[in-house]
Amino acid sequence: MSNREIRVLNVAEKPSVARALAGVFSGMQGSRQHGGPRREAAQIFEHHNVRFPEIFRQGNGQRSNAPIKAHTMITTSVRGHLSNRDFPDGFGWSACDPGELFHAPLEISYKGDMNALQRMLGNLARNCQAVILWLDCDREGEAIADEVRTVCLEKNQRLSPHMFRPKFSTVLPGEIQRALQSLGRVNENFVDAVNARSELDLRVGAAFSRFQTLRLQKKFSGFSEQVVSYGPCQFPTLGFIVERWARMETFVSEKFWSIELRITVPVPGADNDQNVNPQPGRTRSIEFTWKRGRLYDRLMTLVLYESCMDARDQATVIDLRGTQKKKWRPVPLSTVELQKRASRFLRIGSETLMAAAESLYNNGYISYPRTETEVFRQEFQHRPLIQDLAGNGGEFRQYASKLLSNNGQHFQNPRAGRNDDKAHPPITPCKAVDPATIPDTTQRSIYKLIVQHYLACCSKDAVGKETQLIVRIGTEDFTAKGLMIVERNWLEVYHPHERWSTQQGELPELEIGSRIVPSTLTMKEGETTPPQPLTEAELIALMDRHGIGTDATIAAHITTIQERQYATKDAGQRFLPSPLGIALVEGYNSMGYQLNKPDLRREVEAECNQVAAGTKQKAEIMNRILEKMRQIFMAARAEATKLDAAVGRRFSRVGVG
DNA sequence: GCAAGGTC
Repeated sequence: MSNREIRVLNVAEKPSVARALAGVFSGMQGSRQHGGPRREAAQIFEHHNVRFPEIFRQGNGQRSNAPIKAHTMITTSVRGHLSNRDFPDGFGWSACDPGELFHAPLEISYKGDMNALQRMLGNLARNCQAVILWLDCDREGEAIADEVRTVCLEKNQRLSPHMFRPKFSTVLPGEIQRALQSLGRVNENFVDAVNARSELDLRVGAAFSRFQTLRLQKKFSGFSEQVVSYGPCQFPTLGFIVERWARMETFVSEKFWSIELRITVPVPGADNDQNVNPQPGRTRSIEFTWKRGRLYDRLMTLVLYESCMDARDQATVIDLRGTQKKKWRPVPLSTVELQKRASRFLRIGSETLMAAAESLYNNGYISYPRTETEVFRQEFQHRPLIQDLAGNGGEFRQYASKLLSNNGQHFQNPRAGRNDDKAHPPITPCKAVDPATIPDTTQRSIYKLIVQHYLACCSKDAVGKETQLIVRIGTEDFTAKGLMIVERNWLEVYHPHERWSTQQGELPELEIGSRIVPSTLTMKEGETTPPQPLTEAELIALMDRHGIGTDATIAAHITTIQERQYATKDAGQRFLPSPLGIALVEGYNSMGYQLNKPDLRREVEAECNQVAAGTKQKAEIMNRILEKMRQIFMAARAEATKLDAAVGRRFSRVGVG
């Protein structure tokens, strides 16, 4: 064997990474590509004479001192998870009691396309002596690595000691070569953690889904075609919507009173932040906020108001302050943030967004759209990308050029956000095109948003001058704030989505101690307004904050609860629960189980984290959580009439009409 | 006919 090259199978998580890896292997000194890529269930690349420390002497994750050796690299990819867990025959809907699903056996299957991939990998594995598992370096990637390993070992057991796991977070030559010199092993704890979550979700989800569905079918009409699913993510997602709705329902409007003060001042030479344009003789009105805000006591407000009226001739400026304010540029774009912004700015729902982003990604317009990362790695080359935008970016050419002009004095390295999945970079444009040439309007507006966001990240903070004026009338203080934008910077490119409100412009330079004459001093009555239904952006933020779903699945959960007819979205991207959604949440709540709360999910995640960290065993947490959920399940079934009651308030029972 | 997690 020592004279022949070692054949190594390289498997990535997705085709784009396999392609990029092959590109790196191509570029390594002395390497020769064997023909073009061939196409089986996935693209397969082959390179000979790829030199790095001998693979058989690696595997401890330390930098290797093994001698350099030539390897033949066979490079391909899966497409996400390969296999799926399910209950075997004999545990179908009508074949068993749903309660059995907490302990029923499970089997692994390779469905559809995955079957072809499984066979392809097995065949490749037969002719290789080592496997490098280039799956994303996140927890789910570790589990997929385990699936790939299993499939390869089925066809070639001798590979067992030669399964390697590199550490990498971008497919850049330096990083890949470094990874090839310090190959590690699959982290079994991560695999256990993912499998624990997966198994729990399946058992609990299937048991409750079957219970609910069968119960409603039996007791109510109109459910024969419908699956009434339960899931540890979809239910809390629904819960957030129901919770907001309940606050709207129980809302009682209250009256409040406040004192409004306005003064009239001459318009200064410069009008707001726009242009210098003297307008002699014109005046404008400045609005003050009462320091007490609003009071819910009319008489009390009246007393204070009358004291103001008595002292209105002595209204005095007691403070005038100017402070420099900045409006921070955004942090690099993650999926969740893109979803929120697309909903807020473009009225594009998360599911539509992800489909369009996927297309943009596949056509090379943007980087990988499923990422938690909000920080650029140091190696990221901003200049070439901005140059590309300056040359070819259509309406963004001018701004991109500005960032590069004057020795780059307008450019600033992006801030770092809080999150980093260590597997993918933030979302950026990959190539610059004139957005007008993208035919699909949804894709076009998303591409524009991504370009705007990217350029904003590379810009300086906006700078403004805030002035605060405090006027005292008798015992009462009133505050006015004004803002003048001094430098727009990133706001220039993020127009019209991001702005900095300068309603009052800059305030006049009134002297402290001077008297002013109120133009308006009135007592106003107002009424508190009910909360609005939850917007999609708010829902995404809640899910993200409570750990419901992931960047890649949040949109799917939101779609699921609509498909299951638990909630609907209106034209304003706001969600209302359906009668069924409300009834389900109410039903479980009336039993004392807050299944709509994110707490259960949080607990499962926390336990899985412990497994991943190696501080708990998979079996230990599985037993505990399954037993707990089984208890809730048994109790819910025993009290199913409470669920019936909640549903019965909104649907008609079988035989009743 | 059930989940959630990858990816297309």
